[in-house]
Amino acid sequence: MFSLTEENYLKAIYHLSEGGSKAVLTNALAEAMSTKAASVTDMIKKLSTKEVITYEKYYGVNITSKGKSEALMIIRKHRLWETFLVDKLGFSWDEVHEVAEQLEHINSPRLIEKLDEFLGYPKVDPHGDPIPDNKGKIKVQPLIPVDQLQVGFQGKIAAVKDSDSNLLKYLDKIGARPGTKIKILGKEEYDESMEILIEDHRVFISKVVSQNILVVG
Amino acid sequence: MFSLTEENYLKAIYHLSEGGSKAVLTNALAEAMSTKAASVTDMIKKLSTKEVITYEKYYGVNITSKGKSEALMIIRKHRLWETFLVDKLGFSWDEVHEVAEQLEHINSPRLIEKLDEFLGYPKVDPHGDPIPDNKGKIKVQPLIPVDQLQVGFQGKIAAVKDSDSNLLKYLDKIGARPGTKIKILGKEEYDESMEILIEDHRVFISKVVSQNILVVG
DNA sequence: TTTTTTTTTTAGACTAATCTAAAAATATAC
DNA sequence: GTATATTTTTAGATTAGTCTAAAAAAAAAA
Repeated sequence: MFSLTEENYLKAIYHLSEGGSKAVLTNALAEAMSTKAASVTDMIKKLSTKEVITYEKYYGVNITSKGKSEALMIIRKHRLWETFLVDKLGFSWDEVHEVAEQLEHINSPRLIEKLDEFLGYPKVDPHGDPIPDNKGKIKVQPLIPVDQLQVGFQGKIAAVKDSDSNLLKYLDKIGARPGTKIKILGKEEYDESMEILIEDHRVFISKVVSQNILVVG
Repeated sequence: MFSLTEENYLKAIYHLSEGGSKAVLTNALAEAMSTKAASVTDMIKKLSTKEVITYEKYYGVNITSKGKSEALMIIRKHRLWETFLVDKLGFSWDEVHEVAEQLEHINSPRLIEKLDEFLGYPKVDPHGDPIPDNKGKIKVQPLIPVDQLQVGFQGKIAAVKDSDSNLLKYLDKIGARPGTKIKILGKEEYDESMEILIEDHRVFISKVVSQNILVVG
């Protein structure tokens, strides 16, 4: 149905149109795909004939509902495989992304259903990101980054941003995993660093780090 | 290192050169790859510059030791994934081939080591085929097809040929799985069908079926 | 041994995905 | 509101893998 490349474009378009209600621009997509604008133009023409996006020249692309459910199925596969790698094979969460990027393109609906069952129908992946169900339904919780919390806040870590492997290594070291308790002890005006309690462990984190830890809003 | 297509050619060349010590001919490879001889000629030129095969015009190809270990790694992955699908996800053995054909191309040495460990370092896959170890070593047992056995023979099924999904379904139905006991009760001269005992169950099998069940020689 | 058949290779063309360079459209600045 | 800068698209080329049709080599038959 869709080539590996088409699937990757679709996923990128989906992620870029998350949140923002605007059309995705050619250059933004080129950046996300580490390719050139000319290549993007070619591909979005192809994808729009397949009706997963709508495309107006010079104005960017919008994902259709067909495209959205296609993208969500790829994301479902990605997150189920990440869960498998961590929960069953003992990978650490900073190692799983690249492998899941490959595994998400395996085409077998039966495999994914069986895998989901084997994992006990997990709701979130190891980074706290929600796993779409087999109908493509995803539970979007409004999440707040820790840097926006008030001193005194108490709650649980819901998710962490999984963009950077080194960040994940660090978060793992200080114990900042989804599900662990967190309390804001103090905030330094000067550099916006924070003192927080993770489970029962006091740590100081910089602003960048605090922006990448998320709690339920 | 190797493209998906290159890996599939390499695997086919490996299998075609198993047993026979002769060079693999262009047409045989074209047949195995469901492609045309002209395409094969192009690809074997490419593979020989990569030094996984040697190629002499009009005389066919021979796999090099580099090519052999490359092929064995793909086979290792294929058979470990098949074992995973059957043992962990509850697939039946006639359903796993196509999915494993995809999974065998996932490139992550760490994943395969972890998977091997998770499965308890299995020696054979669900069809009884040996799984190469992480050094590419494979235990080749001389196997004899049941149609060549004498009446009165007793032993265990070591493997079954996994080429055809319908055959596998049938073998599963009569209980002919690797590890089960087998005894030859009789042989019909006319059509070479056989009466055999599987575990403690009497069944009649045709010649074709008897050629696809293997015991240790 | 010469002829015929079969197999294999070459030549040239096609598709998917990419690129560079140039042209066209849109956005920004003065 | 015209000029400049930026973004996007088009044009044409490239690589991997495939194809058909024709040429060349090897094998089989007469």
